[in-house]
Amino acid sequence: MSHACDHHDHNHAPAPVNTAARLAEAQTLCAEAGERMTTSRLRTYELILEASAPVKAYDVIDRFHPDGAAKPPTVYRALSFLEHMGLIHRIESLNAFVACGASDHSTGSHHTAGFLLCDCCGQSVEIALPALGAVDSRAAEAGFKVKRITLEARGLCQACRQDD
Amino acid sequence: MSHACDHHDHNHAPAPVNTAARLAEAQTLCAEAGERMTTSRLRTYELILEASAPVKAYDVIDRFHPDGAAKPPTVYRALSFLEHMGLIHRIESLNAFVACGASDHSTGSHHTAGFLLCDCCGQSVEIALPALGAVDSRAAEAGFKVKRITLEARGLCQACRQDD
DNA sequence: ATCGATATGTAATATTGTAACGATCGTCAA
DNA sequence: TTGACGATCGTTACAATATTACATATCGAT
Ligand SMILES: [Zn+2]
Ligand SMILES: [Zn+2]
Ligand SMILES: [Zn+2]
Ligand SMILES: [Zn+2]
Repeated sequence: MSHACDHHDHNHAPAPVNTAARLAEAQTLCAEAGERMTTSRLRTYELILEASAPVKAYDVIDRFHPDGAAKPPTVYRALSFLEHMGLIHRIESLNAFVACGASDHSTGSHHTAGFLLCDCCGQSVEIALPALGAVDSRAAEAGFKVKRITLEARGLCQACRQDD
Repeated sequence: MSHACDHHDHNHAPAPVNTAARLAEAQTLCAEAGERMTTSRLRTYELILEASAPVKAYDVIDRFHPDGAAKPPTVYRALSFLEHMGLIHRIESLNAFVACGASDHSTGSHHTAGFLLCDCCGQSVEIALPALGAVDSRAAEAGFKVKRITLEARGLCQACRQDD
């Protein structure tokens, strides 16, 4: 995963997540939902949590085992599961995945969220999506039933603006 | 390009565009911008205009010549050009491309737009994106400089809701 | 005519994602 | 316990999407 510039460092990482705690929460969440948090799924989630930016599926595949890669279906299945559980989000404009940053997954289902994606350092920030009036009203006008919304804002994060 | 259902027909096509007129407009636009509307670019744009829904790059590649396909770089280059000119948009969640539906391309540069994308018939509707207050304010808060926004609402169009 | 910038042709390869099918695991009821 | 069933997994192969690299051609301006 390389990014747009190499003229400044990208050490402005976000506060690291407490991976162990998040993994435990995920296990609880699945148990409550009657779903099975298997080792493949947990390992996939772990690799996404550890990353400081959205992760490509093949990065997960490559890092899955200490020695040697996983098979693609193993990881793609886990990614689908985690996305359905609302634990991760797919970033369409990057073909990548990021852990959900919402504090509470107790709804059990995937919420829609927006993302600020830095083109320079690659970091992503999840933002809540309150009602998007403009979209809702335009959809209503067209008789269109919205099921889910992808909103991705590409640009430069504060750190990358400053030292550019 | 197949879609989600086969239990009702998908004959509710949008009003067809006047392809010839749009091609001519595009030529004018490029001339004014000092860009070259070459035959590859024009052919690519034509194929996208003719489609009634977002088109995959490889559909363009396959249909490019009356006999035999184009080479991928030919088409991907043309797609990049057309996107930069604001004549087409890439739909990230579909890996596909659609002609810009804005009436006026005279700004010369690509505007941001939103899309209503029917999961059933595959049709897309481009919607204007007025300021997205929620996103702008959250970006400002984070010191994030937004350069462009992808907004794609997936769901069911009116026709597909009715006969489902 | 020549030059530099832009655009194209071509082959190869990289990246991303699925289909298919049998084996295994977990759960529950007979 | 045992068998049945659905969910999950392992494995192979392949499909779909996209880019790199480099040679060639074209355009427009000296
Ligand atoms: Zn989230
Ligand atoms: Zn950044
Ligand atoms: Zn548009
Ligand atoms: Zn529809």
